[in-house]
Order: sequence, then C-alpha cells, then structure tokens
Amino acid sequence: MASIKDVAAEAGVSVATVSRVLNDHPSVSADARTRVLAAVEALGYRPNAVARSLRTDQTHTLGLVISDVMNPYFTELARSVEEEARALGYSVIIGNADERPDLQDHHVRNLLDRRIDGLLVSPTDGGSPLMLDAARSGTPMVFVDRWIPGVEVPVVRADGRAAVRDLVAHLHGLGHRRLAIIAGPAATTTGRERVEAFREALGAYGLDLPEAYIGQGDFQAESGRRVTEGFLDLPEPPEVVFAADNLMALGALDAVRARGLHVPEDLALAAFDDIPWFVHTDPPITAVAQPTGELGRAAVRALVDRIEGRPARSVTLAARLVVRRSCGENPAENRSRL
Amino acid sequence: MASIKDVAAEAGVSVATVSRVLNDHPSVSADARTRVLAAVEALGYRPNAVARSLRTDQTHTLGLVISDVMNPYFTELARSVEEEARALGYSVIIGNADERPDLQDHHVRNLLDRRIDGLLVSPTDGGSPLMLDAARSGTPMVFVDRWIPGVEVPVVRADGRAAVRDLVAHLHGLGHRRLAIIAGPAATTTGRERVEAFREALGAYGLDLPEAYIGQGDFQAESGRRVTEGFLDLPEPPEVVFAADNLMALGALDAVRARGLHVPEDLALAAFDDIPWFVHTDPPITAVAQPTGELGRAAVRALVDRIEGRPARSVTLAARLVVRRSCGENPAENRSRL
DNA sequence: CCTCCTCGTGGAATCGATTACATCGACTTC
DNA sequence: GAAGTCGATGTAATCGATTCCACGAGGAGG
Repeated sequence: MASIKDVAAEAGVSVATVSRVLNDHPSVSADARTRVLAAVEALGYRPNAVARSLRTDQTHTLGLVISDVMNPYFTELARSVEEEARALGYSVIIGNADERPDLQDHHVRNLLDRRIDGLLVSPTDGGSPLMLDAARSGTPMVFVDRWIPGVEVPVVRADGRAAVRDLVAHLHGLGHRRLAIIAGPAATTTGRERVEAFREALGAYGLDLPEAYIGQGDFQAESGRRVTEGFLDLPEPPEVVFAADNLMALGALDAVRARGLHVPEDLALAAFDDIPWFVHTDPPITAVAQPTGELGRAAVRALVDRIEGRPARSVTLAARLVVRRSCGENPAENRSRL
Repeated sequence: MASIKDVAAEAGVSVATVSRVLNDHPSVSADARTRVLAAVEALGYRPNAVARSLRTDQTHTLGLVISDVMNPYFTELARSVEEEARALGYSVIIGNADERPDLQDHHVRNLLDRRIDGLLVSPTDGGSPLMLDAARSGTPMVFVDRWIPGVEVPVVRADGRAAVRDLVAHLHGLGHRRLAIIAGPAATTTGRERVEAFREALGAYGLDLPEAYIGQGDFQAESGRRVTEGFLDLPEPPEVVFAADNLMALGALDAVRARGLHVPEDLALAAFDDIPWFVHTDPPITAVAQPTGELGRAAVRALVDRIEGRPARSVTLAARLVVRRSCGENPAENRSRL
C-alpha cells in the first residue's frame, strides 16, 4: 500500500508538502497542490489512519458499549448513535456486553486500548472498578439509558415516570386492580427506577405493590417467561403484568400462551420500551415508548461536546404511553391507535 | 497515560526489555520480568494499540459491513461474528450500510483506512469499483450471506433451495395453487436466488410464476406492504405470498390487516429468514430458517484462515423449513410445531 | 587458556503520518 | 538600497510501540 513517501516522490515534493495538501493547510502553491493531488490519484493513495492517530492522539472514533445488541431497543439506539456520529465526523465501535459485567469490562478495556476519543456506555451493573477508573482518568464519557450513581459523568436518558403514571391510569380505568411487574436487574438504574415509578403510580390510586407481585427478571425473554409462570401459579394471580423491557414482555406472552390462556382476557400485558414488532403481536402490545433515536443522537452530541472541549450537559427526555390492545379495550379510549 | 518509556524508567530497564516481557519473548531474566511487571502494575500501564498496530501492521480487527442492522437476521449475524472473532482474538468494527451503496462504500473505505486485518461483507449491490479494488488489492475478504459473482472471494452462505422446495410442497399440500413472491433487489444475489428457487420449486408441481406474481421489494418492511397491496388489487389475487425476507413479511402482514383481511384465511404468508418474533405474530409465521449463528461463525473462521495465511474455503449450509400457522392448517402435518 | 555459544540486555531504526523550525526568494516599505 | 515580512518549501523530531543488531558476561568444549 502506497505511503505518503511514495506520493511525495511521485509528485516531486517533500512529505511535509503532501501532508499540507491533504490537511488543506493554506500555504501550499497551486502548482504543488495539483501535482500532489495527481500523485494521490495515480497511486490510489489513502492516508493510514493508524499512523495519523498515533501522531495526533485522536482516533475520531467513539466507543459504544451496550447491554444487549439483540434487544431491538439497543439496536435502534446503536443505529442512531452511529448516524449522528457519522454526521459529526466520527466512527463508532460497538461492544456488546450481553448483560455480562465481565464482557462489558472486556470491551471497555479494548476500546480504551484503542485510544477511542470518547466512550458511550449503558452499564450492565453498578460499576466495575475499571469503569470508575476510566471515568476518572479523563477519557470523555457519557452514560446513555442506564447510568452509575455517584460517578461524575453526563447521563442521557428517558424519564418514564409520567408515561408509567399514564399507563397505570389506563389500567385502572379498565378496571384492573391487581397489577404486577417483571422487574429488571436491581444492579441497573433502569431496573430499579421502573419498579419505583410503577409503585409510585399505583400509590396514587391507593393500590399497593405486594412483594409477590414483583418478579425478578434480567431483561431477557426467558426470565419474563419464568416470572410470569410464577405469577400464574399464585393463589391470587395478578390481572396485569407490566414487563420492564420488551424481551421480558415477549417471554410473558409465551408463558400465557403456553398455558392456553389469552391476553388480555386472562392476563393483561404492558411493556417498557416500544418496538416495531409490538404492532404485530397477538394482541398488539401496549407500551411505554422511549424516544430512542433522539436519545442516541443527544448522547453523541453530549459526548462530542466533551471531546471537543465544550461543556456537556445531561439530558432527560420524556417517554410516552402507546395504547394498544394487550390490556383490554375501553370504549371511552382512543382505539384507532395502532 | 503512561507509555512504555515510563514503565522502562520505573523498572530500571530499557524499553526493549519491557516490550519483551509484554510479548513474552523467551530471553528475559526472571528478575527483569518481575520488575517490569511490578512497574506495569504500579503505573496501570496498558500498551497503546495504535502504536503497536503501526509497527506490526496488524490491528487484530475485522470489519463487518452489513446491509441493515435493524433487520434481526443481520443483528444475529453480527452478534455471532463478534463472538467467534473474540474467541479467536479479534475485535469487530461493524458498518451499517442500510441497503445504500454509498453508505456501504463509506464504511468499506473507512475500514480500509483503519487497516483492519480483514473484511466481511454482505454486499448491498452488485459491486462498487471500490469493493472490487479492495478484493483485488489483497485485503483478506469474505462474503457472507450475499456475494458478488465473478469476484475471487470465498462465500459463506445458506442454500435455501431445498427448504423452499419443502415450503412449496407444504403450500401445495394445503391446496394453494396461486403463489406469489415479494422479491428482494435484483442487484443482490439473495434477491435473485430466492426467486429462482421459488420458481424452480413451483415448476416441480407444474405451477408457474407469472410476472404479475413477482413483486419487486427492497428488503424493507414498507416495500412488503406496497407489493402486497398490489397483489390484493389484482383481478385474481394470489392465495399465498412468500416474502424474501422477514421485514417484507412484516409489511405484508400489515397490508393484509389494514384491509381487514386475515392470514391465512384470506392470504397465506411465508417468509425467508426466521426470527424469534415470528413465533409471536398473529398468526405465527411459517419461515425458511437460516443457520444464522453458524454462518457468522463459519465466515469468521474463513476470514481468519485467510488472514493467518491458511487457505479459506467457501461454505454453504442448508436452510430448513419451519412450519407455523400462517399458511393454513393441515391435519396431516405436524402441528405441534411452534 | 582460548574460542565459541548462548543468554540477557540496550541502542537505535522503523512503521506513516504531523508539525515545529529553518531556509530562501520575492516583495513591501521607508 | 537595506531591513523586514510573508509565502512556499524542506529537514527532522515526534508519537509509542517492535525488533534487528551489537555487546558483554558466563559456561562449555577442545
């Protein structure tokens, strides 16, 4: 592969001049510029990004470590992150932690070794020593979706509180009184917050959330299935199950169906995170929708602000309720909604 | 951030010795080794992967350019690619082409500039000059899922021919005679092949595939919807629609439902590519399942073989039919299948 | 005892870029 | 006409690693 020296030789100038042309530095004669450009063209020269990064100490690369690529929510997040990053002149390297702290650490270390300019993380757990180090050591960092309390890092996330209140109002309006939740891991902020928001919203209607109605999931479909089976085995099963993410909702749907029961007649179902597939399930699933694309874009903007020396602010966007048919039909409510 | 010089100073040895310890070169005294290791620990030193890559001309990184990350098939492929690569000591940088040739080129160029060790591509189109160049220029390369005919690059893919025959047998057994297909872009191999396999299988039953029953899609949901509407508007609409990928099947489902019609009573539906969500749609969708994970792993193994100087072979794995309820029920067939 | 290996080690070149500094000619300005 | 300025260019240092080569010490073999 041709290097800058080959180009310099071909154009009959020094490597410094070639570099100047390539980085369009002002003081290069028109003549030299055209000769260099011609040589570049002739040799099919492309600058070596590795060498450039070593010298400039910038990789123009962002690292994104997410908890689970197979989860459509994170897929969409990753996509919007890459789009915005590209628009700002950065590439993105994605690391999939698969909800495993050890894998998360592996990716963080790998990205740090590659000297990425900044790190976007949706932490799987409460914060490994490595992550805390990274945050302190000065690598620009932004948390997205989930975060680690007590760490001085901007957070970009959605607040589901209001939407969960709307959801509970919807459920209450449909006559449901025994509401259960499939929670996410307590080690994650989203895992804890969603339970809290749910409990708080129930409180507003004089309902409480008994221990038996809090199932411990791990954001994967299988746990949704397991927890739902537990609920159905209760002497007094809940009337509604609220899954704290989309995959666990899927598992819940499975569990209900496996018993020959139906949603919403036998058990109503709602989920946190809206995804395109929820329109097509049987029945379509009512969900709390996060502004996923906007989250990804805002996170990248915040991170690039930090990288380029501007102050980065935390951002919180509102989630909203999308009513479909999985909790039952109410003639008074808007039912044209898909 | 500490460099190898700092470690050398701290340990009282030369940088050469530090490097030897780090790459466990045999001729280093036990004493020097422990002193270096202690210094590494004390300084929290991590080798700079950028510098290392510049010197060794290896990045231990694979590039993966896929057509559409939001498509669950490719998400799963990407996941298995990353897993296998990690097991073999490589990282993966994913580029999402979004079915756009210009974006595909952008990513290929970017990855080449970063001097990745090898490239895994599922080409969006028939082959841009850039891609052909890359293939010729010696960068190890492997095509996965889709490929470009006439280019000397190993291909790892699934052969759906037998499964499509099984599908047509299934449909024929259910009494369907008017079968239509929503094809993928003619620029892609999978787009063309699936139509061919379908036509061939129909031929075996004395059925043919009229032009009117071949709808041109682009592997995105919206095109599935549009084509299906076209089919439904035909004077003699088909009894079955076979979508050449999962997203177009989703669009087809939408279109049917939007007219107040039902699958499979009014129109049967089958898809190429099986995904977890097909179990949960209404009705569950019959699909040709590719061994996606195995494809990803085989592709990585082939690519790493090429990178490390071993010969790489093309691999073709068989797809299989998964019967669900979207084509109608047949008492004679296995219906316990989800 | 001398020679020849082997082992452990350090010095320095190298990878491919960027960039500070020096140089040189031409032009302005008094 | 001398001094200073400015634009275009080249030389060489530099980034952080790896690795070739040289060198000295110590042991084996004759």
